Amino acid sequence: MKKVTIDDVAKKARISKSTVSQYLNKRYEYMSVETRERIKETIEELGYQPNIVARSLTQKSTSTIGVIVANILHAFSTQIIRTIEDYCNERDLHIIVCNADDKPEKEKRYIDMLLAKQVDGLIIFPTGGNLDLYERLQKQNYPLVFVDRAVKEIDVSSVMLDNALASELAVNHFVQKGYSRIGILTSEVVRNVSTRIERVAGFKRAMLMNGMEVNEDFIKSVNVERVQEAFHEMFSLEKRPEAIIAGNDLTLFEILKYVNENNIKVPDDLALIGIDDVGFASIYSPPLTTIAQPTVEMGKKAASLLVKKINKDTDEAYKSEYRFEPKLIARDSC
Amino acid sequence: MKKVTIDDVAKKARISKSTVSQYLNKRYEYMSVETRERIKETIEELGYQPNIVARSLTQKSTSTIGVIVANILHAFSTQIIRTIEDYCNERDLHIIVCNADDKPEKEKRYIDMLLAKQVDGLIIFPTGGNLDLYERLQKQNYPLVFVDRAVKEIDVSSVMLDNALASELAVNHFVQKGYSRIGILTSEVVRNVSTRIERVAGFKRAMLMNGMEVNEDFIKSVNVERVQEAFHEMFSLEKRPEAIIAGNDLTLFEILKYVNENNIKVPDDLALIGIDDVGFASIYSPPLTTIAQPTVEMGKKAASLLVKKINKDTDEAYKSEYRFEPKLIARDSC
DNA sequence: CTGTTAGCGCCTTCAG
DNA sequence: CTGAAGGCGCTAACAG
Repeated sequence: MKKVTIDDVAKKARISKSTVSQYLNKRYEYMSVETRERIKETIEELGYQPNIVARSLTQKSTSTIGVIVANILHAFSTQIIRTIEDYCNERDLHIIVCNADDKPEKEKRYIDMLLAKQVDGLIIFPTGGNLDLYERLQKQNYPLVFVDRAVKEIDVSSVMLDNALASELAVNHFVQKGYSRIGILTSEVVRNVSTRIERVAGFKRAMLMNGMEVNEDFIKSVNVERVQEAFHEMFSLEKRPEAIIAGNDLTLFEILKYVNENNIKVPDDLALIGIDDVGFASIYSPPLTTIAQPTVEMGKKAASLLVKKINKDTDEAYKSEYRFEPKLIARDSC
Repeated sequence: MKKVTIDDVAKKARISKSTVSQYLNKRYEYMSVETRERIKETIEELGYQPNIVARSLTQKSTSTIGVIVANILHAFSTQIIRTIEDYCNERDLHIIVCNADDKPEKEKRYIDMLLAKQVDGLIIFPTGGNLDLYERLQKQNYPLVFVDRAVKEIDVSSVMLDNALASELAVNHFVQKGYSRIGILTSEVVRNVSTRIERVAGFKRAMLMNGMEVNEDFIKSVNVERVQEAFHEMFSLEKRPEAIIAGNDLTLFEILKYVNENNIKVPDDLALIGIDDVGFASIYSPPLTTIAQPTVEMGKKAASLLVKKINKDTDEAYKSEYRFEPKLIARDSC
């Protein structure tokens, strides 16, 4: 089985390649109705499929965009990816998804690879570890959009949650329920990245606004592997927290593991709110109160922004930050 | 910012393109140490990055493979994808993942798209709805591997679970625990696909082998959206099942929703075993007994098989079925 | 060891 | 309306 090319079609239909090419690109004005029909038939007969690689080479556009997530294990990442995909699907754009695994080196490799593959643009959940690279892309005016986190000092359009508000919602909800010894546990991430910082800052501010005392022992940021350990320390204090905000789904998961193994009752011994709405929140016992990010809107915004940049749509006044509002879903864990 | 090409490098280093090309492909024997150094330097100076698209065109190989999963929502799919990715990463192969959403039309679109993109091979979790297409690929000797399910009448190497054994493990475990009214609930899938059929058949056989009676009312295959409904029917019978096998994670999830909303106690009112090991199984209360698929081995097998086919490795005697053994992880839901 | 010459498959002027 | 010619960026012989 040999690949059939545009040449084969042209020969069989006894016309020139260019006419077939016109046909492929739907520029029907440039041919008679008969030849159009003839081309159509022979294409079907031969089972011809245009070679996108060749087309990309001449057109200098691959109709595909790259998406690099910092960590695919977050439910948030997969939710965003799905909406990006839907958006692109409708526009005949393809996407290539890569997972940096929170490792800047891996992120760098993927960026290089995707650029070499000539993707038309990049949506990145930045690890924050490749400042120089981000900057170079930005300077070259390469179509680029950040999601989830912004990177200080680099002015790339970023689609983000209003992280401070997320913490605030949680704190307010706790306070309303009568809790006062409140803590927050988040993932440690690479430097220069905003999410964790904003959530912690928002937490502190909200505490103060509610006239509560901020206990630094109740604030920890550690790697996922060390969450249980950190929680253990916090929960072993004489005056231990009554309520905890889990900064993301993986952290929440680790806390739940600990809670289960140690027979801690939720919410009686410990009230819990998780940022990110996870699938099992509603079937857990007790059902978990969470703070959901509007992933559909955020994904759509990221994709549409990128597409506009690719098309050099100058109508849009690109902001550097697009903030979205979190929503508290009250269930029974607090 | 103009793209710098191999030509620019050649000119600046005052040598010919081909030498640079040799360098890029690490065929260092074909040049002096000095030119090698010179090339290296000018590449760095210019920030040159080879254009993979152009390379692919000449080499007729893109070093990328396509992966089409029937439904990305299954934990099984994502687990397999991750291991495939790891395998490919080590070999400088790229992957493009697509989600057919259980829709044959979508699957067809993706197959066409990936072929047009000239991917070197395809790993498919077949929906079962594109017999003609599968067959054409197979006839053309196009590198192709199926995962999770086989398609009757089409002889493509398939990497699968020993589905009958999975059901058998579950039934035996139930029987051992003293349950006798056992049911199974699975997803309905498109025709021609093996998984569900094998699981149900294995279920029946295991029941008989254990001297139990097979009650057809306790066997249902429905769409995810109708799982709760189907479960409701089953559970409303006068003689209702005491124990249920959830044929996959999504089905399990739906059952759990129903169970929660209706205050059914697990395992007292209903014993439960789920096929597929889901993340929350261990933290659910009670912790869920599951049957895990060896996703790491399966993913690796699928990827390595495909790579061998791509490389026309004739040493391998390709089987049409590669079966893997499920493992029961006993927890407390039965 | 290095340069020359042809393409890969397609698209895009530009004549006819 | 259709065809011929050139080129996208790279690799692969084949000379030298």
